Amino acid sequence: MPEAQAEEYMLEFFKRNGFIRKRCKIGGEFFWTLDPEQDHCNDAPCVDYYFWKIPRLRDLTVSEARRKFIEFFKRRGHEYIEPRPVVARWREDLYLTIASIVVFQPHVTSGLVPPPANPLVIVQPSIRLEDIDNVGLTLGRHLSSFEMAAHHAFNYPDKTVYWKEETVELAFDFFTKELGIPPEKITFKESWWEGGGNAGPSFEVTVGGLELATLVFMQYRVTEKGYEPIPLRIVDTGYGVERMAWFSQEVPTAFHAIYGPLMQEFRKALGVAEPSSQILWAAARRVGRLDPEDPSSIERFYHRVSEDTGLDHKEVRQILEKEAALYAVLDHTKTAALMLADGIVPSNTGEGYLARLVIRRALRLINRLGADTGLEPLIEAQARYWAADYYPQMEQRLDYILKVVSLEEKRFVEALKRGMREVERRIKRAKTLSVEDLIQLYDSHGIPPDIVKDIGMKFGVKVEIPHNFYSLVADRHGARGAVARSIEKAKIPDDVAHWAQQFPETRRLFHEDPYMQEFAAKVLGAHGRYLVLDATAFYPRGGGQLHDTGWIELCGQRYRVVGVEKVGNVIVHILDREVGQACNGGPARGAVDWERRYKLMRHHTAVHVLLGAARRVLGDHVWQAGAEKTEHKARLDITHYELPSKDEIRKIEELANHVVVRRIPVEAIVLDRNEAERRYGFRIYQGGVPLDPKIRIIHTEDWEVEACFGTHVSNTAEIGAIKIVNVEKLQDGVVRFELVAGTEVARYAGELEEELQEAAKIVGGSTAELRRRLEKLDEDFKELRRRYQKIKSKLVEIYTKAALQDPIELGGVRIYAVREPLDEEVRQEVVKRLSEAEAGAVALAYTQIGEDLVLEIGAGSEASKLLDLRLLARELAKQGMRGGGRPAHVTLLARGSAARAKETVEDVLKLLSKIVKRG
RNA sequence: GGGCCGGUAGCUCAGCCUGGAAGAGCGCUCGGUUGGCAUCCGAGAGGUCCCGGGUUCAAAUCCCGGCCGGUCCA
Repeated sequence: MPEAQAEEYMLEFFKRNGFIRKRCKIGGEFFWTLDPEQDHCNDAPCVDYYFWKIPRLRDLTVSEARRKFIEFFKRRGHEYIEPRPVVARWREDLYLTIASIVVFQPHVTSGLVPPPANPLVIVQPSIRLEDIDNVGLTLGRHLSSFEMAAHHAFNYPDKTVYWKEETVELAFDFFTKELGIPPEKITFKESWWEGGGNAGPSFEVTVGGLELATLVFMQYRVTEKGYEPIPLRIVDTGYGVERMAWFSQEVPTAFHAIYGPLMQEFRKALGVAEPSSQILWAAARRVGRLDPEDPSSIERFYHRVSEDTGLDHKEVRQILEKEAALYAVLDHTKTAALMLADGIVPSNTGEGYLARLVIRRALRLINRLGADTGLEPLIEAQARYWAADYYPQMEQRLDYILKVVSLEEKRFVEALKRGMREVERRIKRAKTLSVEDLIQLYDSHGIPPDIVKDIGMKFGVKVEIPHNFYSLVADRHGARGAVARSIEKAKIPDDVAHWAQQFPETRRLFHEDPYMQEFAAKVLGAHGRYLVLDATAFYPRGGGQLHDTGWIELCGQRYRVVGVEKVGNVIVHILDREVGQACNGGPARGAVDWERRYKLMRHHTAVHVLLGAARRVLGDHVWQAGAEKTEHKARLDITHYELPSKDEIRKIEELANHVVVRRIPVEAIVLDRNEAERRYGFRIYQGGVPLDPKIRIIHTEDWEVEACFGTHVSNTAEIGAIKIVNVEKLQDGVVRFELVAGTEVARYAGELEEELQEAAKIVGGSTAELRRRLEKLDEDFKELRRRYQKIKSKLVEIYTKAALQDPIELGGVRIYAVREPLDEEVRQEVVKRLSEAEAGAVALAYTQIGEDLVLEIGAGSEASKLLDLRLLARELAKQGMRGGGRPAHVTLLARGSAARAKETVEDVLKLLSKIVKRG
């Protein structure tokens, strides 16, 4: 709590209602309470849980707790806002929605865009995976997905909505009047919150050991100098809906409270019988003090439960570990359903990996429980259960969810199989498995250590898993990676960008009339080759669309436009040469290279049309993952779990062309951001989220609606035609489409034609018979290869036979020398055959290669016992030859010795005889 | 975006560390054995050692670059 001044927490509300400020005797934090006897902060891990002993409204389900919260805050002047998806596609620095405030970052929190309502109430499904290891173990303190209920107020310098006093009072009223908690049981613990570059004081509201809400007052920016007050002060609260349900129901764990009837269903499927309520309640009481970071506290936890119940320590541990696994499966299957329902495609990178992580964890847990069930029925049960509550998308996307789950399950089984073989291989090689093996198996092959342990056991190899295993893995990975989603940056020097900022917003004639080819404007400034006008029809590079080219005339000079960039709202033209300052304030005339621009427009609209077609054929999970439009072709990357089939690609292309034929008008409209989101949803953010309060929407009737800066044709008919020219898997979960549109289709066809003709020319014949020619050539090639093999073996035979007729006796060893075979392979083969034919012989073959002579010498199995050919090579090296090999086979190169082949070979044989004698 | 692992016969892989004559099992073809068989025996076909460059007398093997796949992490 670095900067927290005590005054930050001194509220009139506390004074008025008789709260006392005290200090926790365990943790040392300050807190506010009505109970003069209370000496602890009332929060885990300082106390055991005891919230079920507190009088309160009973038996709230998650759904009822959510509704109560929303209704209460609506009554108290808040407007309800629909939740956003759990994939934070509007954030460049985050994959998942981890809290309700994320919904308003960065455009609202930065002050750029007004909030959709003020004050507002929202219940935002959120996912946090940092503590996924602890899910289950803590009986519900940790969840991978949860609903964050929140009321937010945004206080501008000229308009304060409400601040600390009202926030605390609202929380107090909600807990006492709505949840029926006696006022003296509520503790407001002083705390300090920091995140995303902001900070401020906060209160944690705890009851009976359980933290139910956090009330944050964002009022500082964190800088190097310290905390600076910010003009926009934000009330950022977070109430745990699941915790309220847990708190309210008479059940030992949050999972009982959250999943109700699903719990029994999962117990049956996973084969985990409900333990006695005695042990569960003992665990519930003791779990508040469990600190997952501290292994000894986990042991202490089991120990205490064992004491409380009189059961054996080992048995307690076994039961509770099984329970924890069951709870984690409940949790993970819901989280997976939620992620997939919001359109995440599992992958080995990005948010897709997070989905895979959750799914694989669930599969591993099922595996460890030894349960005989797939993941699909469990996830389907979750989807149906929650669809009826707050997540209709789970039912709507059920087909996709199940398809992906079964695919992921298959992939995981494959990975495990591969991993098993790797484990066996290592065991066979080393007879043991080291910690290093464990790390590599997990990091490179995805086999978790507990599975390695199981496999090891089968082979009688004991495996110790170090307690800090995952941190050992983390150590391997070093520095953290870069930002999640990349942003488009202008391709101009920093000083030019800086210079450009002084100008007012450039009037965008290309938006007012995308068909404008020539225009007149006023020169605002020039900086070397960089030119800023008051208005322009030149489109700047952006939104995946390339910039325009053309010319601009000023001061009687004509310049070529070679680049156009956007700096904020100012458009900078890059010219082919420097402009004199004298032209400032003068008139300018410009003309856009229309051929190029029109191609870009057609390609751009075609990409929108294609995306709509892909979504209709492949499913709702299809999002644009990137796009580029050039003059000659366009590229569209989409999220999808597999390479589309030929049939699917054909359907997409047909559908897209059907849209062309339907002559649908394409309209551009500018809307307030909140209005645009209300009307069309987050679908509009396919190409990223612009940081503007106003959004330009490209609306293609019933087909496609996207926020887009680009220039478009006014009717799909203008696209002319769409041809998909290539489809490939860019990475797991992302598929790239390449397409051409309009006149480029003809050019593309022409290129193909030419290629075919060229190919036909090479093989002889016309394009019509190209295929037959190729088939024939392939056959011919194979036939030739067969004949070569035949001739080769015949040659080998001849050389071998000839050599055998003509042995040289040398120091008790028979030597066969073969001269000048034509071919390297033949030479090798001959040596081999000769040395095999007579085990006691040595064979020598030599080939002339240009000026050089290559000698190959091999010894038969008996002969090789008598001599080491490497000694020969070493001796010959002294005489300027190069080469070496193994005892029974060497290759040598004698540079420039071709002319004296005979003498060289004799020299070698002489040396050989010496070595034989020595051997 | 990064780390790690991998790419050799139709399949699963060995060989790579330490350069030197391309291998095994399964599958396939043919022949034999058998009342029959996922039997047994024998023979055979099957290879761009991912691609490109470098080092070397010599590269599946070493080095560099690329492509593809897997996996872990952001």
